[in-house]
Amino acid sequence: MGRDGRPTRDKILAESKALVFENGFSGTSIDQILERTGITKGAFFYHFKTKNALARALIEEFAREDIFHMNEALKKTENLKEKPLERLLQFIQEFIDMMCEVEDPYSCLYASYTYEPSQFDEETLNHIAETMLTWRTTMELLIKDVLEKYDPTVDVDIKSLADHTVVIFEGAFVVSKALKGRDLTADHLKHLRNYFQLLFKPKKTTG
Amino acid sequence: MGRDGRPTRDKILAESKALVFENGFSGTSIDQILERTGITKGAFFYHFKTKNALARALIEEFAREDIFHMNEALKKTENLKEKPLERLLQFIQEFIDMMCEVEDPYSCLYASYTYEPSQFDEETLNHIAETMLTWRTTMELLIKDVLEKYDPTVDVDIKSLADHTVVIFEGAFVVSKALKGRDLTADHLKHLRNYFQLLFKPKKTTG
DNA sequence: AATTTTAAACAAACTAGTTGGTACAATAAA
DNA sequence: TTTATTGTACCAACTAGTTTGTTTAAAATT
Repeated sequence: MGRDGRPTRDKILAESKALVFENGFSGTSIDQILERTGITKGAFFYHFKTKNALARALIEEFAREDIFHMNEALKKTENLKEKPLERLLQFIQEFIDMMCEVEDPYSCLYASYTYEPSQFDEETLNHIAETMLTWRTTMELLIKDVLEKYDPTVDVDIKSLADHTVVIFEGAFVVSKALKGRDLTADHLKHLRNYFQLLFKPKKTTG
Repeated sequence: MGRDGRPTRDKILAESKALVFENGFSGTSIDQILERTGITKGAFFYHFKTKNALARALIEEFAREDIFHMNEALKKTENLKEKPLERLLQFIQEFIDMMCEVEDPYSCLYASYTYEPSQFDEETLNHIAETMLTWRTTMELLIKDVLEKYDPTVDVDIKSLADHTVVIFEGAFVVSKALKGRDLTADHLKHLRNYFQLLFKPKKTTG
Protein backbone atom coordinates (compact mmCIF):
# COMPACT_ATOMS: atom_id res chain seq x y z
CA MET A 1 0.00 0.00 0.00
CA GLY A 2 1.08 3.53 -0.72
CA ARG A 3 0.39 6.66 1.28
CA ASP A 4 -2.98 8.26 1.95
CA GLY A 5 -4.04 10.55 -0.90
CA ARG A 6 -7.22 11.89 0.67
CA PRO A 7 -5.68 14.98 2.31
CA THR A 8 -4.27 16.04 -1.06
CA ARG A 9 -7.54 15.39 -2.86
CA ASP A 10 -9.47 17.30 -0.19
CA LYS A 11 -7.05 20.22 -0.40
CA ILE A 12 -7.50 20.36 -4.18
CA LEU A 13 -11.29 20.41 -3.77
CA ALA A 14 -11.25 23.09 -1.08
CA GLU A 15 -8.85 25.45 -2.86
CA SER A 16 -10.50 24.88 -6.25
CA LYS A 17 -13.90 25.78 -4.86
CA ALA A 18 -12.54 29.03 -3.45
CA LEU A 19 -10.81 29.82 -6.75
CA VAL A 20 -13.96 29.10 -8.79
CA PHE A 21 -15.85 31.63 -6.65
CA GLU A 22 -13.17 34.24 -7.36
CA ASN A 23 -12.49 33.57 -11.03
CA GLY A 24 -15.25 31.37 -12.36
CA PHE A 25 -14.41 27.84 -13.55
CA SER A 26 -12.85 28.64 -16.92
CA GLY A 27 -11.14 31.62 -15.31
CA THR A 28 -9.43 29.26 -12.89
CA SER A 29 -6.30 27.63 -14.30
CA ILE A 30 -4.83 24.39 -13.02
CA ASP A 31 -1.58 26.28 -12.42
CA GLN A 32 -3.45 28.53 -9.99
CA ILE A 33 -4.74 25.50 -8.15
CA LEU A 34 -1.20 24.10 -7.95
CA GLU A 35 0.08 27.38 -6.57
CA ARG A 36 -2.58 27.49 -3.83
CA THR A 37 -2.28 23.85 -2.84
CA GLY A 38 1.47 23.61 -3.22
CA ILE A 39 1.20 20.37 -5.16
CA THR A 40 2.41 19.60 -8.67
CA LYS A 41 0.69 19.02 -11.94
CA GLY A 42 1.37 15.32 -11.80
CA ALA A 43 -0.35 15.07 -8.45
CA PHE A 44 -3.34 17.01 -9.70
CA PHE A 45 -3.88 14.80 -12.73
CA TYR A 46 -3.34 11.75 -10.59
CA HIS A 47 -6.45 12.66 -8.60
CA PHE A 48 -8.52 14.13 -11.45
CA LYS A 49 -8.27 12.79 -14.97
CA THR A 50 -9.29 16.13 -16.51
CA LYS A 51 -10.17 19.62 -15.37
CA ASN A 52 -13.78 18.70 -16.01
CA ALA A 53 -13.55 15.70 -13.69
CA LEU A 54 -12.68 18.24 -10.99
CA ALA A 55 -15.77 20.26 -11.91
CA ARG A 56 -17.90 17.15 -11.50
CA ALA A 57 -16.35 16.24 -8.15
CA LEU A 58 -16.81 19.80 -6.92
CA ILE A 59 -20.50 19.95 -7.75
CA GLU A 60 -21.12 16.48 -6.34
CA GLU A 61 -19.56 17.41 -3.02
CA PHE A 62 -21.37 20.75 -2.95
CA ALA A 63 -24.76 19.19 -3.72
CA ARG A 64 -24.24 16.40 -1.20
CA GLU A 65 -23.59 18.93 1.56
CA ASP A 66 -26.52 21.06 0.40
CA ILE A 67 -28.98 18.16 0.56
CA PHE A 68 -27.46 17.06 3.84
CA HIS A 69 -28.24 20.47 5.37
CA MET A 70 -31.75 20.34 3.94
CA ASN A 71 -32.36 16.93 5.49
CA GLU A 72 -30.87 18.04 8.82
CA ALA A 73 -33.37 20.91 8.92
CA LEU A 74 -36.15 18.46 8.06
CA LYS A 75 -35.13 16.19 10.93
CA LYS A 76 -34.82 19.05 13.41
CA THR A 77 -38.43 20.06 12.71
CA GLU A 78 -39.91 16.57 12.78
CA ASN A 79 -41.32 17.24 16.26
CA LEU A 80 -43.66 19.79 14.62
CA LYS A 81 -45.10 17.28 12.16
CA GLU A 82 -48.60 17.74 13.58
CA LYS A 83 -48.32 21.54 13.24
CA PRO A 84 -47.40 21.82 9.54
CA LEU A 85 -47.35 25.62 9.30
CA GLU A 86 -45.15 25.94 12.37
CA ARG A 87 -42.94 23.25 10.89
CA LEU A 88 -42.62 25.06 7.58
CA LEU A 89 -41.76 28.32 9.34
CA GLN A 90 -39.26 26.59 11.63
CA PHE A 91 -37.72 24.83 8.63
CA ILE A 92 -36.95 28.23 7.10
CA GLN A 93 -35.83 29.50 10.50
CA GLU A 94 -33.18 26.79 10.63
CA PHE A 95 -31.55 28.31 7.55
CA ILE A 96 -31.95 31.84 8.87
CA ASP A 97 -30.01 30.75 11.95
CA MET A 98 -27.43 29.01 9.79
CA MET A 99 -26.89 32.02 7.53
CA CYS A 100 -26.72 34.42 10.48
CA GLU A 101 -23.38 32.87 11.38
CA VAL A 102 -21.96 33.68 7.93
CA GLU A 103 -20.15 37.04 7.63
CA ASP A 104 -18.76 37.22 4.09
CA PRO A 105 -21.16 36.69 1.20
CA TYR A 106 -21.83 33.00 0.68
CA SER A 107 -21.39 31.64 -2.83
CA CYS A 108 -23.22 28.90 -4.65
CA LEU A 109 -21.63 26.59 -7.20
CA TYR A 110 -25.00 26.05 -8.90
CA ALA A 111 -25.18 29.70 -9.93
CA SER A 112 -21.49 29.79 -10.80
CA TYR A 113 -21.82 26.82 -13.17
CA THR A 114 -25.18 28.02 -14.49
CA TYR A 115 -23.65 31.22 -15.77
CA GLU A 116 -21.02 29.41 -17.87
CA PRO A 117 -22.99 26.31 -18.87
CA SER A 118 -20.95 25.47 -21.98
CA GLN A 119 -17.93 24.66 -19.80
CA PHE A 120 -19.57 21.58 -18.26
CA ASP A 121 -20.85 18.26 -19.53
CA GLU A 122 -24.53 17.34 -19.52
CA GLU A 123 -24.11 15.07 -16.48
CA THR A 124 -22.69 17.90 -14.37
CA LEU A 125 -25.45 20.34 -15.35
CA ASN A 126 -28.13 17.70 -14.79
CA HIS A 127 -26.82 17.12 -11.29
CA ILE A 128 -27.55 20.76 -10.48
CA ALA A 129 -31.07 20.55 -11.90
CA GLU A 130 -31.76 17.32 -10.01
CA THR A 131 -30.59 18.82 -6.74
CA MET A 132 -32.88 21.80 -7.24
CA LEU A 133 -35.73 19.41 -7.96
CA THR A 134 -34.98 17.61 -4.69
CA TRP A 135 -35.50 20.94 -2.95
CA ARG A 136 -38.73 21.41 -4.91
CA THR A 137 -40.04 18.00 -3.86
CA THR A 138 -39.23 18.56 -0.19
CA MET A 139 -40.82 22.01 -0.14
CA GLU A 140 -43.88 20.66 -1.96
CA LEU A 141 -44.38 18.05 0.77
CA LEU A 142 -44.05 20.60 3.56
CA ILE A 143 -46.46 22.97 1.78
CA LYS A 144 -49.01 20.27 1.00
CA ASP A 145 -49.11 19.31 4.68
CA VAL A 146 -49.87 22.95 5.46
CA LEU A 147 -52.64 23.07 2.84
CA GLU A 148 -54.52 20.27 4.58
CA LYS A 149 -55.17 22.52 7.56
CA TYR A 150 -54.80 25.99 6.11
CA ASP A 151 -56.19 27.90 3.14
CA PRO A 152 -53.93 30.23 1.16
CA THR A 153 -55.08 33.83 1.57
CA VAL A 154 -54.23 34.45 -2.09
CA ASP A 155 -54.13 32.05 -5.03
CA VAL A 156 -50.71 30.44 -5.47
CA ASP A 157 -49.15 27.82 -7.69
CA ILE A 158 -47.71 25.15 -5.34
CA LYS A 159 -44.79 24.18 -7.56
CA SER A 160 -43.55 27.72 -7.99
CA LEU A 161 -44.09 28.37 -4.29
CA ALA A 162 -41.95 25.31 -3.61
CA ASP A 163 -39.22 26.67 -5.92
CA HIS A 164 -39.41 30.09 -4.29
CA THR A 165 -37.07 29.08 -1.45
CA VAL A 166 -34.22 28.18 -3.81
CA VAL A 167 -34.95 31.35 -5.79
CA ILE A 168 -34.46 33.47 -2.67
CA PHE A 169 -31.29 31.64 -1.69
CA GLU A 170 -29.76 32.11 -5.13
CA GLY A 171 -30.89 35.70 -5.47
CA ALA A 172 -29.60 36.63 -2.03
CA PHE A 173 -26.20 35.10 -2.84
CA VAL A 174 -25.93 37.13 -6.06
CA VAL A 175 -26.98 40.42 -4.46
CA SER A 176 -24.76 39.88 -1.42
CA LYS A 177 -21.72 39.29 -3.64
CA ALA A 178 -22.55 42.14 -6.00
CA LEU A 179 -22.93 44.65 -3.16
CA LYS A 180 -19.67 43.40 -1.62
CA GLY A 181 -20.98 43.79 1.94
CA ARG A 182 -22.03 41.22 4.49
CA ASP A 183 -24.16 38.25 3.52
CA LEU A 184 -27.82 39.26 3.19
CA THR A 185 -29.29 35.77 2.82
CA ALA A 186 -30.72 35.60 6.36
CA ASP A 187 -32.54 38.91 5.81
CA HIS A 188 -34.21 37.66 2.68
CA LEU A 189 -35.11 34.28 4.14
CA LYS A 190 -36.97 36.27 6.79
CA HIS A 191 -39.11 37.76 4.04
CA LEU A 192 -39.79 34.25 2.78
CA ARG A 193 -40.82 33.17 6.29
CA ASN A 194 -43.07 36.25 6.54
CA TYR A 195 -44.65 35.37 3.21
CA PHE A 196 -45.44 31.82 4.30
CA GLN A 197 -46.82 33.14 7.57
CA LEU A 198 -49.13 35.63 5.86
CA LEU A 199 -50.12 33.26 3.09
CA PHE A 200 -51.79 30.63 5.24
CA LYS A 201 -54.73 30.98 7.61
CA PRO A 202 -56.63 28.21 9.46
CA LYS A 203 -59.17 26.37 7.31
CA LYS A 204 -62.86 27.13 7.79
CA THR A 205 -63.94 23.51 8.24
CA THR A 206 -67.50 23.06 6.92
CA GLY A 207 -68.92 20.59 9.41
CA MET B 1 -17.23 61.89 -43.32
CA GLY B 2 -15.93 58.38 -42.78
CA ARG B 3 -18.18 55.38 -42.67
CA ASP B 4 -20.48 54.55 -39.77
CA GLY B 5 -18.97 52.12 -37.28
CA ARG B 6 -21.98 51.80 -35.03
CA PRO B 7 -23.53 48.72 -36.72
CA THR B 8 -20.26 46.83 -36.24
CA ARG B 9 -19.91 47.97 -32.64
CA ASP B 10 -23.53 47.02 -31.91
CA LYS B 11 -23.06 43.62 -33.49
CA ILE B 12 -19.97 43.01 -31.32
CA LEU B 13 -21.94 43.98 -28.21
CA ALA B 14 -24.95 41.81 -29.08
CA GLU B 15 -22.98 38.68 -29.98
CA SER B 16 -20.60 39.11 -27.05
CA LYS B 17 -23.48 39.33 -24.61
CA ALA B 18 -24.95 36.10 -25.96
CA LEU B 19 -21.54 34.40 -25.78
CA VAL B 20 -20.95 35.56 -22.21
CA PHE B 21 -24.25 33.97 -21.19
CA GLU B 22 -23.17 30.69 -22.77
CA ASN B 23 -19.51 30.58 -21.74
CA GLY B 24 -18.97 33.19 -19.06
CA PHE B 25 -16.68 36.13 -19.78
CA SER B 26 -13.29 34.45 -19.43
CA GLY B 27 -14.71 31.41 -21.20
CA THR B 28 -15.49 33.61 -24.21
CA SER B 29 -12.53 34.18 -26.53
CA ILE B 30 -12.17 37.09 -28.90
CA ASP B 31 -11.82 34.56 -31.73
CA GLN B 32 -15.31 33.26 -30.89
CA ILE B 33 -16.67 36.79 -31.09
CA LEU B 34 -15.00 37.29 -34.50
CA GLU B 35 -16.49 34.02 -35.74
CA ARG B 36 -20.02 34.99 -34.67
CA THR B 37 -19.88 38.56 -35.94
CA GLY B 38 -17.93 37.79 -39.08
CA ILE B 39 -15.58 40.70 -38.47
CA THR B 40 -11.80 40.65 -38.12
CA LYS B 41 -9.45 41.11 -35.22
CA GLY B 42 -8.42 44.52 -36.47
CA ALA B 43 -12.02 45.70 -36.46
CA PHE B 44 -12.60 44.37 -32.94
CA PHE B 45 -9.60 46.15 -31.47
CA TYR B 46 -10.50 49.25 -33.39
CA HIS B 47 -13.74 49.45 -31.36
CA PHE B 48 -12.47 48.06 -28.04
CA LYS B 49 -8.95 48.70 -26.86
CA THR B 50 -8.93 45.57 -24.67
CA LYS B 51 -11.18 42.63 -23.90
CA ASN B 52 -11.93 44.33 -20.60
CA ALA B 53 -13.09 47.50 -22.34
CA LEU B 54 -15.71 45.27 -23.98
CA ALA B 55 -16.74 43.98 -20.55
CA ARG B 56 -17.21 47.54 -19.34
CA ALA B 57 -19.21 48.54 -22.41
CA LEU B 58 -21.39 45.44 -22.04
CA ILE B 59 -22.27 46.12 -18.44
CA GLU B 60 -22.87 49.81 -19.10
CA GLU B 61 -25.33 49.04 -21.88
CA PHE B 62 -27.01 46.32 -19.81
CA ALA B 63 -27.38 48.56 -16.76
CA ARG B 64 -28.63 51.48 -18.85
CA GLU B 65 -31.40 49.32 -20.32
CA ASP B 66 -32.19 47.88 -16.89
CA ILE B 67 -32.62 51.29 -15.29
CA PHE B 68 -34.54 52.46 -18.35
CA HIS B 69 -37.07 49.66 -17.87
CA MET B 70 -37.29 50.47 -14.17
CA ASN B 71 -38.03 54.11 -14.92
CA GLU B 72 -40.56 53.17 -17.60
CA ALA B 73 -42.46 51.11 -15.03
CA LEU B 74 -42.26 54.03 -12.61
CA LYS B 75 -43.72 56.36 -15.21
CA LYS B 76 -46.47 53.95 -16.20
CA THR B 77 -47.68 53.81 -12.57
CA GLU B 78 -47.45 57.53 -11.89
CA ASN B 79 -51.25 57.80 -12.21
CA LEU B 80 -51.47 55.73 -9.01
CA LYS B 81 -49.31 58.13 -6.98
CA GLU B 82 -52.17 58.79 -4.54
CA LYS B 83 -52.72 55.05 -4.03
CA PRO B 84 -49.20 53.98 -3.03
CA LEU B 85 -49.94 50.31 -2.36
CA GLU B 86 -51.76 49.92 -5.66
CA ARG B 87 -48.84 51.65 -7.31
CA LEU B 88 -46.29 49.34 -5.73
CA LEU B 89 -48.30 46.29 -6.80
CA GLN B 90 -48.77 47.65 -10.31
CA PHE B 91 -45.05 48.46 -10.51
CA ILE B 92 -44.27 44.78 -9.91
CA GLN B 93 -47.09 43.81 -12.30
CA GLU B 94 -45.36 45.73 -15.09
CA PHE B 95 -42.39 43.36 -14.80
CA ILE B 96 -44.62 40.32 -14.52
CA ASP B 97 -46.19 41.34 -17.83
CA MET B 98 -42.76 42.00 -19.32
CA MET B 99 -41.36 38.63 -18.25
CA CYS B 100 -44.46 36.77 -19.41
CA GLU B 101 -43.41 37.52 -22.97
CA VAL B 102 -40.03 35.84 -22.46
CA GLU B 103 -39.90 32.11 -23.35
CA ASP B 104 -36.28 31.04 -22.85
CA PRO B 105 -34.65 31.72 -19.48
CA TYR B 106 -33.53 35.31 -19.24
CA SER B 107 -29.93 35.96 -18.16
CA CYS B 108 -28.43 38.77 -16.16
CA LEU B 109 -24.94 40.16 -16.68
CA TYR B 110 -24.77 41.27 -13.03
CA ALA B 111 -24.90 37.68 -11.84
CA SER B 112 -22.60 36.52 -14.61
CA TYR B 113 -19.91 39.06 -13.66
CA THR B 114 -20.51 38.57 -9.94
CA TYR B 115 -19.57 34.90 -10.18
CA GLU B 116 -16.18 35.65 -11.75
CA PRO B 117 -15.35 38.95 -10.05
CA SER B 118 -11.57 38.75 -10.47
CA GLN B 119 -11.97 39.08 -14.24
CA PHE B 120 -13.19 42.67 -14.04
CA ASP B 121 -11.78 45.97 -12.84
CA GLU B 122 -13.13 47.79 -9.81
CA GLU B 123 -14.99 50.31 -11.95
CA THR B 124 -16.95 47.59 -13.73
CA LEU B 125 -17.90 45.83 -10.50
CA ASN B 126 -18.85 49.12 -8.85
CA HIS B 127 -21.17 49.89 -11.74
CA ILE B 128 -23.11 46.72 -10.92
CA ALA B 129 -23.33 47.61 -7.22
CA GLU B 130 -24.43 51.16 -8.02
CA THR B 131 -27.16 49.94 -10.34
CA MET B 132 -28.46 47.61 -7.67
CA LEU B 133 -28.44 50.51 -5.22
CA THR B 134 -30.48 52.54 -7.71
CA TRP B 135 -33.08 49.78 -7.56
CA ARG B 136 -32.88 49.86 -3.77
CA THR B 137 -33.47 53.61 -3.66
CA THR B 138 -36.44 53.45 -6.01
CA MET B 139 -38.05 50.59 -4.13
CA GLU B 140 -37.44 52.36 -0.82
CA LEU B 141 -39.34 55.42 -2.09
CA LEU B 142 -42.27 53.32 -3.29
CA ILE B 143 -42.37 51.42 0.00
CA LYS B 144 -42.08 54.55 2.16
CA ASP B 145 -45.06 56.03 0.33
CA VAL B 146 -47.00 52.90 1.21
CA LEU B 147 -45.94 53.10 4.87
CA GLU B 148 -47.54 56.53 5.23
CA LYS B 149 -50.98 55.02 4.75
CA TYR B 150 -50.46 51.37 5.64
CA ASP B 151 -48.98 49.46 8.56
CA PRO B 152 -46.90 46.34 7.92
CA THR B 153 -48.67 43.26 9.29
CA VAL B 154 -45.31 41.88 10.39
CA ASP B 155 -42.10 43.68 11.32
CA VAL B 156 -39.84 44.26 8.32
CA ASP B 157 -36.57 46.02 7.58
CA ILE B 158 -37.29 48.54 4.80
CA LYS B 159 -33.87 48.38 3.17
CA SER B 160 -33.89 44.62 2.85
CA LEU B 161 -37.50 44.71 1.68
CA ALA B 162 -36.38 47.18 -0.99
CA ASP B 163 -33.57 44.81 -2.03
CA HIS B 164 -35.95 41.86 -2.11
CA THR B 165 -37.15 42.67 -5.64
CA VAL B 166 -33.66 42.42 -7.12
CA VAL B 167 -33.08 39.27 -5.06
CA ILE B 168 -36.11 37.62 -6.62
CA PHE B 169 -35.14 38.70 -10.13
CA GLU B 170 -31.63 37.33 -9.76
CA GLY B 171 -32.75 34.13 -8.05
CA ALA B 172 -35.41 33.45 -10.65
CA PHE B 173 -32.87 33.91 -13.46
CA VAL B 174 -30.49 31.41 -11.85
CA VAL B 175 -33.17 28.79 -11.17
CA SER B 176 -34.72 29.19 -14.63
CA LYS B 177 -31.35 28.62 -16.31
CA ALA B 178 -30.39 25.76 -14.01
CA LEU B 179 -33.67 23.91 -14.63
CA LYS B 180 -33.30 24.50 -18.38
CA GLY B 181 -37.03 25.01 -18.88
CA ARG B 182 -39.04 28.13 -19.58
CA ASP B 183 -38.33 31.37 -17.73
CA LEU B 184 -39.87 31.31 -14.24
CA THR B 185 -39.28 34.96 -13.35
CA ALA B 186 -42.90 36.04 -13.80
CA ASP B 187 -44.06 33.27 -11.45
CA HIS B 188 -41.73 34.40 -8.71
CA LEU B 189 -42.50 38.08 -9.16
CA LYS B 190 -46.11 37.09 -8.50
CA HIS B 191 -45.02 35.79 -5.10
CA LEU B 192 -43.31 39.11 -4.47
CA ARG B 193 -46.52 40.94 -5.40
CA ASN B 194 -48.49 38.65 -3.09
CA TYR B 195 -46.03 39.37 -0.28
CA PHE B 196 -46.40 43.12 -0.67
CA GLN B 197 -50.17 42.73 -0.81
CA LEU B 198 -50.31 40.69 2.39
CA LEU B 199 -47.72 42.78 4.19
CA PHE B 200 -49.62 46.05 4.18
CA LYS B 201 -53.02 46.85 5.68
CA PRO B 202 -54.72 50.28 6.00
CA LYS B 203 -53.47 52.35 8.94
CA LYS B 204 -55.67 52.72 12.01
CA THR B 205 -55.58 56.52 12.08
CA THR B 206 -55.85 57.80 15.68
CA GLY B 207 -57.77 60.98 15.14
C1' DA C 1 -10.33 63.15 -47.06
C1' DA C 2 -11.42 60.93 -42.96
C1' DT C 3 -13.06 56.88 -40.95
C1' DT C 4 -13.76 52.14 -40.85
C1' DT C 5 -12.52 47.49 -42.06
C1' DT C 6 -9.68 43.66 -44.00
C1' DA C 7 -5.96 40.37 -44.14
C1' DA C 8 -2.28 38.14 -42.41
C1' DA C 9 1.61 37.56 -39.75
C1' DC C 10 3.68 37.88 -35.19
C1' DA C 11 4.86 37.68 -30.23
C1' DA C 12 4.77 36.56 -25.38
C1' DA C 13 2.31 34.47 -22.06
C1' DC C 14 -0.62 31.11 -20.74
C1' DT C 15 -3.47 26.72 -21.43
C1' DA C 16 -4.67 21.65 -20.41
C1' DG C 17 -2.68 17.61 -20.43
C1' DT C 18 1.51 14.00 -20.94
C1' DT C 19 5.73 11.82 -19.89
C1' DG C 20 9.14 9.21 -17.41
C1' DG C 21 10.60 8.67 -13.26
C1' DT C 22 10.87 8.76 -7.94
C1' DA C 23 9.44 8.26 -2.87
C1' DC C 24 6.78 5.70 0.02
C1' DA C 25 4.39 2.17 2.74
C1' DA C 26 2.61 -2.29 3.15
C1' DT C 27 3.28 -7.10 2.05
C1' DA C 28 5.32 -11.40 0.67
C1' DA C 29 9.21 -14.40 0.14
C1' DA C 30 13.93 -16.01 1.58
C1' DT D 1 14.79 -10.43 9.78
C1' DT D 2 16.21 -9.10 5.68
C1' DT D 3 15.04 -8.53 0.79
C1' DA D 4 12.21 -8.18 -3.24
C1' DT D 5 7.78 -6.83 -4.99
C1' DT D 6 3.81 -4.09 -5.68
C1' DG D 7 0.77 -0.25 -6.24
C1' DT D 8 -0.22 4.38 -4.58
C1' DA D 9 1.13 9.10 -4.45
C1' DC D 10 3.73 12.44 -6.19
C1' DC D 11 7.30 15.39 -8.91
C1' DA D 12 9.82 18.22 -12.75
C1' DA D 13 10.06 19.02 -17.26
C1' DC D 14 7.91 19.03 -21.52
C1' DT D 15 4.43 19.41 -25.51
C1' DA D 16 1.10 21.17 -28.49
C1' DG D 17 -2.09 24.39 -28.86
C1' DT D 18 -4.68 28.81 -27.41
C1' DT D 19 -4.78 33.31 -25.43
C1' DT D 20 -4.87 38.50 -25.85
C1' DG D 21 -3.02 41.98 -28.14
C1' DT D 22 0.21 44.33 -31.95
C1' DT D 23 1.69 45.57 -36.39
C1' DT D 24 1.39 46.98 -41.09
C1' DA D 25 -0.29 48.05 -45.46
C1' DA D 26 -4.04 48.05 -48.41
C1' DA D 27 -8.96 48.59 -49.45
C1' DA D 28 -13.59 50.01 -48.83
C1' DT D 29 -17.15 53.38 -47.39
C1' DT D 30 -19.11 57.96 -46.88
